[in-house]
Amino acid sequence: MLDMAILGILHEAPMHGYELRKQLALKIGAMRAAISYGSLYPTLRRLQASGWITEAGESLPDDELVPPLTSRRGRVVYKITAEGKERFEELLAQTGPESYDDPGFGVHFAFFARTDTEIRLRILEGRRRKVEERREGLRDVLARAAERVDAYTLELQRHGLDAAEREVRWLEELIANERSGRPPAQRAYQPGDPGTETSAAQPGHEDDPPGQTPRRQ
Amino acid sequence: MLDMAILGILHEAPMHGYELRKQLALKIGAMRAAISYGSLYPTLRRLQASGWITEAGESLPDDELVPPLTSRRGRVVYKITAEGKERFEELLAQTGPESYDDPGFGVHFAFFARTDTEIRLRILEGRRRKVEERREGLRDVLARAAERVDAYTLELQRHGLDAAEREVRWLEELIANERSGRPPAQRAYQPGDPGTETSAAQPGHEDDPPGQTPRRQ
DNA sequence: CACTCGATGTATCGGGCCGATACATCTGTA
DNA sequence: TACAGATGTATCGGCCCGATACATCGAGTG
Repeated sequence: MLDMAILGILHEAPMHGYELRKQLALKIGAMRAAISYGSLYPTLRRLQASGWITEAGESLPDDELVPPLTSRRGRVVYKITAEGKERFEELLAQTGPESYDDPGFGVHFAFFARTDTEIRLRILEGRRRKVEERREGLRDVLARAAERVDAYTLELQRHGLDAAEREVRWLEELIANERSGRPPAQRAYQPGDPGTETSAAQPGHEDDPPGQTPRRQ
Repeated sequence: MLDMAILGILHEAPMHGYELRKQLALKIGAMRAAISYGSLYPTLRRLQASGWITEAGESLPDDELVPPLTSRRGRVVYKITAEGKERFEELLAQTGPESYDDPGFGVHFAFFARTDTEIRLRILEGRRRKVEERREGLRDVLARAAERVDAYTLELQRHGLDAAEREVRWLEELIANERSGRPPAQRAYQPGDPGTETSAAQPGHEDDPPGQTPRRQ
């Protein structure tokens, strides 16, 4: 799942690990907690070994022509490869059960702007089905369990049920929107990204957050 | 975290793995998905090695006096030990950051009926603080990011923000209830468990779900 | 000017937990 | 009788996390 998220972020611009993690937090931080370095760096290594990303060796500040005086190790900038882009497309189109659970759905949803409408619908419906099942389970338990469990456990289940019902309604709305042709939400819509084309690879566009220092090349 | 959940369940009655998993799902299934056997059995092993639980070797059906004809391996019933009960009390009283994140909070909350009011309040407030931080983060991003991210990412963040706000309100309510002396929710309250005593070790009481076959002893 | 502090930055290690898988038993039911 | 589905125990590879270590850099502060 991390693979998809990282490839998706690097698809928009080359980046080093630290910055990558921050962008990741912005993108999928609404669903799952920020990913840890203990996951990030091994995953980068794996992606590199698979040939999906490469090190784009950062050009050190110009005055550093005398290379490693104090074992200088600068930032490592990663860059997606052509195979990586293919792999990302493949992951985007994937609609298994792992696309419906919490972390998987969050990542998929975060990249919905690059996903085909058809796939979007399939994922939204799969997620809905999953949350509905959870909701039904909680309803059963609550209906049957009032005399068996303590009030706190009951309250926890009630809260869980509420969250599930709410998410189903949210998904219904999204699905309806999707079917009616106007993909995202109507409130606060933003022009400038007119559509669903999946291969927009202009490198280094305006997405650079302020305070960063992207190098030339 | 699993340790606490398992000890808590076994505190109420001895049980074998399969059944344990089902009870676990009932107890904490509202927060986290059902725990897998790939976690359960190794954890049971670990708990046993630590001396917190023991195998209570199931008394096979009476007619089975000829033991292992076909390499018969019956169900393994686990039972909490005195040290295990101590350990459980210790875990109940623990209020670190790990009690505030999603899985940890869920487990703690599920056993609030066995937790001191003081600890309950500390955990609820810690959780609130954590969710508030998350909420603030999402608000900042949403306020600043409308021009930077696509509509889907925006929608995901809006949904996350909504969930966070809702949980904070829920926690406020619980905290207010807690402070005002009447611990759990007022709706659907159930007598029969009158209070907050932390050492109620009557083994095998009425908590046995129907359809199960608890053995004598 | 020296010092410190917090942000930036890369990386490893042990361990918890999961999904997939395997295999055996028991209980209906066609 | 045979088959399906629930019950039941168990392992294995692998993802991911928290803790930890270490190094650099800019901004204050005394």
